Amino acid sequence: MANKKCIIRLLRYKNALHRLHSLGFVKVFSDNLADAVGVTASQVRKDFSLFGICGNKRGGYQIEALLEKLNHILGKNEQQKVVIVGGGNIGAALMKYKGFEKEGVKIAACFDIDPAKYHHKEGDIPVLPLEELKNFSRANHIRIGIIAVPDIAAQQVLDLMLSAGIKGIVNFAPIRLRASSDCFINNVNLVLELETVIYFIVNGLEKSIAEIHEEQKS
Amino acid sequence: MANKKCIIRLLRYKNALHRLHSLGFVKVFSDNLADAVGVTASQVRKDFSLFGICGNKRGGYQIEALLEKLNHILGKNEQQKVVIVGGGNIGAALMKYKGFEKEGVKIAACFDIDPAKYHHKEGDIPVLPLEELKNFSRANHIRIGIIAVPDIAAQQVLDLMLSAGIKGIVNFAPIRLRASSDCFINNVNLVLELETVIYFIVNGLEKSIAEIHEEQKS
DNA sequence: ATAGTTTTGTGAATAATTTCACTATAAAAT
DNA sequence: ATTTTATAGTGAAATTATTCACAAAACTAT
Repeated sequence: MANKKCIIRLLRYKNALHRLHSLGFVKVFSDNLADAVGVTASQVRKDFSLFGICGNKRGGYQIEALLEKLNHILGKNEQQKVVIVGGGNIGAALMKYKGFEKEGVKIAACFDIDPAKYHHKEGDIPVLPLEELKNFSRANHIRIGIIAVPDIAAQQVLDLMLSAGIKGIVNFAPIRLRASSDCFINNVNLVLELETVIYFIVNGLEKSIAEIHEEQKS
Repeated sequence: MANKKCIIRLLRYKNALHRLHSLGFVKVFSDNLADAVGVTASQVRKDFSLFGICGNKRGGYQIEALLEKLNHILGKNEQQKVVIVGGGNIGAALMKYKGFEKEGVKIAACFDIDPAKYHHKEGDIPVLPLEELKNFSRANHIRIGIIAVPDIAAQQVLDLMLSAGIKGIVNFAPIRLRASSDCFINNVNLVLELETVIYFIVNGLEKSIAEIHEEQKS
């Protein structure tokens, strides 16, 4: 029913609604939203109908009410705490990135095996020894983790995360991870994202598929 | 015919073949490859047949020949030069990331508006004033660019890139970009990738869709 | 040689996703 | 009040993507 693609669209609707709301709009029609996100109006309505979201015939959707519903569906009413494993390039960039906090995602800590990276200063995201991942995650009810280690270490880190009760993973290591227990792994491969573009440019197909939103994609 | 999802799979096959090759394997069967990438064997064969790649009945595929063909299709026989606009968190992390070079992608330069970031040292990726983007791209035949600026600036940067002859874009800004001319835009939204995982965890659906490879994000 | 086995290549079948097209309804206009 | 108009909601149709299943080919063993 609700597959990943559909959820990504809901998240995009949510983001577009945020912008519209902050611009002072009060209501929105399916085709405004469609245009903001780059899909068709019937796609928007289908998605909403799938989740029992309804608006007013001829009146569109009330933005505030719609945002409220989407936030509820998407689990955005409570702040989500996340850990990162790997304090290298990607991990460090994610820690500094402001985009997460804006969306109610709190990066609670980062873990690394390199003592040179350890760091614990008030107001900053702490970088802790990897051995502490399990206790920390248990103590703080962390359910979501980001893997930002080299591919060679990724599988081990995943196993450690799973044993720490983490069930949702964003994996930046360019390797297929094998999971025994039930979990949700979202692989993000930065090089692949670039290589995809290279393919379409080298093969001169930029007209055929003008714009693609990942994932749609993925 | 060849959509983004299919290309992403080809890229994954290529990566898996690299690994197999470096482990000393000479030939591979569709189901080995399928397993390495997390798809079905018939998907592998279908993908190959779409590109006229054929193996030997009963003998599988010769890894070297297959890699050669895939690299050709994927435009990996020539090194691709890429520019980044935005030397902030994400831009800086991408510059330091080793994964691109490994895959024959050369980050030729980064551009920013902040003079404090300018930097030109032998052996390092230079960070140049944004005004130079156009000349640089023209002079170096750059066709691919990465947008790593805040969302508010992204549309302007895109327009500048297009005017500089760049047609393939990886966009990290969390905003829908509008393109007049024909180009290929691949949107990568890091927050969205995390929020997707949050949805599945909060809604306890990790069993239903155990693992998804992004396109399958996107 | 011949028979048996394995694996590719692919048309057909199935499944998933998106779009169409039309009904019902609420708002606006008369 | 009545008519007009615009838009949501939604089954049906179309499209797209994946899997099935089997014939053809090639290797192995006898």
